[in-house]
Amino acid sequence: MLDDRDRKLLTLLQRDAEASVTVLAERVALSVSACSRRIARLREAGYIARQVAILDRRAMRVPTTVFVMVRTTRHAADWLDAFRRALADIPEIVEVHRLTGHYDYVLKMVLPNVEHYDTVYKALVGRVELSDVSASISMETLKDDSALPTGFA
Amino acid sequence: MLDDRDRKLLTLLQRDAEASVTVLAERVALSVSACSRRIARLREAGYIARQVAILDRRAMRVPTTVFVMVRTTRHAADWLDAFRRALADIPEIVEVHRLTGHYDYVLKMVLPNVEHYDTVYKALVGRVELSDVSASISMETLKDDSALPTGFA
DNA sequence: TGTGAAACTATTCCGTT
DNA sequence: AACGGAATAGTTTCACA
Repeated sequence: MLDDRDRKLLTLLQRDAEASVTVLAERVALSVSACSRRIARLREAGYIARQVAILDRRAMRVPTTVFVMVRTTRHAADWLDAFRRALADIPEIVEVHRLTGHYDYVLKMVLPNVEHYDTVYKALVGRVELSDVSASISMETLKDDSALPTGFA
Repeated sequence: MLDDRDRKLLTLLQRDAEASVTVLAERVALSVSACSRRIARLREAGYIARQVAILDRRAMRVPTTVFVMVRTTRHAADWLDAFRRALADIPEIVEVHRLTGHYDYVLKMVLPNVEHYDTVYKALVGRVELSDVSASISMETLKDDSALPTGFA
């Protein structure tokens, strides 16, 4: 489906989507028109979902990351609805997954400081019943890629 | 530092950085040139770090997410160097944080399927000594925002 | 800040391999 | 079926009011 040039283009675009088609064309040894067509095709075929601006965490004054592991006793539909609505309403919660294993969910939070965790915690437990909430503060980010591996497509 | 228009612009750009300045200008009730200048300023001042393409997980054939909690007995500099190098070399590992609490690190992996976890696990433990590795598979993604809250800047 | 012209960038068309 | 070159269309930036 994808050849090496496509994969390389995707790798480049995942790093920097502002690069001009002229520069991208050079990097994959292709003419500007052919490169433009390939990018359009990758978008059309659904490989490229969208293009977004990545903001600076420090500049936005939300340098702190906290991971929260959560268990719940209630698994009924109404509980889940309330949970989903709470997640949608709290912008500090940027990522949530339902997991296998001891805990039911992981939440990733992006906060101005560690103290602010309490605010989000209260907002959350005020809306849904939770048991066994365990927060871990990120002391250091060793890797944070928005780029997916391109080797499998 | 930032006014409502800046924050709205950042919110829009975090969702879709391809929107033309003309469209963005309309959404914040500003002329095209003024809007263009504001965006340039936000970039200049370091609020906007970069612009990237977000690829589709299904299309890229890496639909599976696994979170791995890790403990280690070795905390010396040489171990950490080896760990860092391993993380840099394994593209399936997209995010790693050093944590407070029982576990030392969380790793987020992006994989073609659950079975592939074993490959990455072996690649990792083959390079660094780890104790107490606990993998949790994401059964469902309830939220996955690349957007940061804009309310704190 | 807004308007309009100039500069630049990207896309489409078309002939070719 | 895909490429490269040239024309077209669109977008951003600049000078100036």
